[in-house]
Amino acid sequence: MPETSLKLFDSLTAQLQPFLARPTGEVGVYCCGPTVYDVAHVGHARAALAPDILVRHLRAEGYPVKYVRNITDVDDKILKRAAENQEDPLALSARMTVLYQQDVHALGCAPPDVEPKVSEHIGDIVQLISRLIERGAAYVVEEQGVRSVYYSVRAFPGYGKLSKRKIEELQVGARIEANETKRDPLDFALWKGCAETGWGWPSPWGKGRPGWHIECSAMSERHLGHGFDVHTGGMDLIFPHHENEIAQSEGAFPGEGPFVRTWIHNGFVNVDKEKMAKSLGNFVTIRQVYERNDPEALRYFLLSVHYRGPIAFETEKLPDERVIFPGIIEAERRVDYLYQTLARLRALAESDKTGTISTLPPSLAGYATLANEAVPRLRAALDDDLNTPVALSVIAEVAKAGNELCDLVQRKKDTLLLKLSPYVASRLAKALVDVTERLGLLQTMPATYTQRTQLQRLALRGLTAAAVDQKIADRAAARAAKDFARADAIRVELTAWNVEVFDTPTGTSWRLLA
RNA sequence: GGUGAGGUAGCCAAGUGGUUAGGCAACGGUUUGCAAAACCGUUAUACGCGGGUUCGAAUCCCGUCCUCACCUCCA
Repeated sequence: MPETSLKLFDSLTAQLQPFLARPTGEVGVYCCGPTVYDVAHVGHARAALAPDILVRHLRAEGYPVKYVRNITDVDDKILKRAAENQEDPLALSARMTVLYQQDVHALGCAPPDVEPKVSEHIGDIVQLISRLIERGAAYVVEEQGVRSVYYSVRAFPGYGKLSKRKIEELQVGARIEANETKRDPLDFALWKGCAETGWGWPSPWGKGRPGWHIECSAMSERHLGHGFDVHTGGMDLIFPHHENEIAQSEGAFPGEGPFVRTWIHNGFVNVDKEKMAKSLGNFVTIRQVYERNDPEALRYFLLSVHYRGPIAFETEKLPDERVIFPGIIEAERRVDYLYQTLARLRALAESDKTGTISTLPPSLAGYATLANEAVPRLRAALDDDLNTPVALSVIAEVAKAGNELCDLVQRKKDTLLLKLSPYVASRLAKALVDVTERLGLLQTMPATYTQRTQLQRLALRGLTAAAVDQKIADRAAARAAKDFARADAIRVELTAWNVEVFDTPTGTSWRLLA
């Protein structure tokens, strides 16, 4: 295993802990994936992104990683929604699973190595529940011929250690649903028995389906084993979901150490200072963002705040009733900027025929130093509990230096500078790529990105490239005739379309802004 | 009530004892027919409030106010 100075904030100990991989030759990361009863919103995007950054960083540092992100495709909410739709529950969840996969893949999140589904792990779940019953940690309750299984919370001494809750305090809020038969209000369902006509799978206790929580214990055990390295999820999962996972897994394997070595929880996406949530109705789906903005802009936006802090997602209604996302637009312009910078640097670097240069004049040495230090600085930022805002600041500095170099070359006709700058540009371009790659940014060719965003922006405004080109041609004619008043009037029209006009010695180009 | 997170310049956001983080906006400049983009400069000796520790505090300690979240499904 490689050396690392990575430190992660562990929710269990509530402290920054040095990352120490378990000695199995493979780092196990488990991300609590979505319950697929509806399309995913921006909060889900954030929850998928945090482990993606961790996994990318670990891999870049040389660790073999097994990344598991589950799909909860069996759940009461799925059952309810499917009934409303008059749809088969697994058909609904399969549909939503595909949408989720598309959404997070477009976000630039590496696909998990294993994406286990509850419906395909019923056997593991039944086995784990049986084990808990054998150990006296769970019990079967029968009512009207239907048998369910509950976890006996008081039998697990460590209950509450993750969420810092005491059993006595929990009891106040706990309650028993009308149809529940558990012995203690704190107990939770491992297996929900149902009638033969209901939605379920056979089990030693009769037909039924798993309760929420048990699937993650069973599937992580199956794919990563007990005591794996990192478990991630949103902060709202700390209680009761993750607390219950600990109770289940450690209750089933006593004496085998902690269920998980490090717990990582990401903060919420807020709308008007409130958590974005289905129940509040204030959510914006990932695909709603993609309708207006590039997926990479959403990624950049989410990375601009440390994963544990809250991030404010703004929406703004324009006079024409269109809804825009100002924060995402700002992020998209930054992504534009990075791609443009990369394209500029590569254009300059193309004429590099010098090979490696050991001695650079002072005017250029600083750029080489910055290029050399970029990756170490980025690694240090990510080592510090995945500090992506600092990582983005390193990227910003590299990009700024790259543009500065390109500007310098455009203006000065210094022979030495012209001769050596392509080499320096290639160094900066490489640094920019290396550094953005670690965050999963700039993963396409600049030209591809530009084409994709320009097409989207044209479509959003109901414009065509031909219409813009016509205006540009009219303006070029006016300029050639030195009719600057007319040329400027046309430019005002173009600006109203959000088109940015760029006159160069070789002609006029344009782009549509985000 | 319990538990946790957070309050940093016009806005966003890093920073946990001592050198300008970074970004956005605005304004000034380089450039340009004029612009835009890019770059430079200014806005910025900012850290919720009140005490304390220290040569020195956004950072540590005590108190206090405010916001949000979890305690019921939630990423």
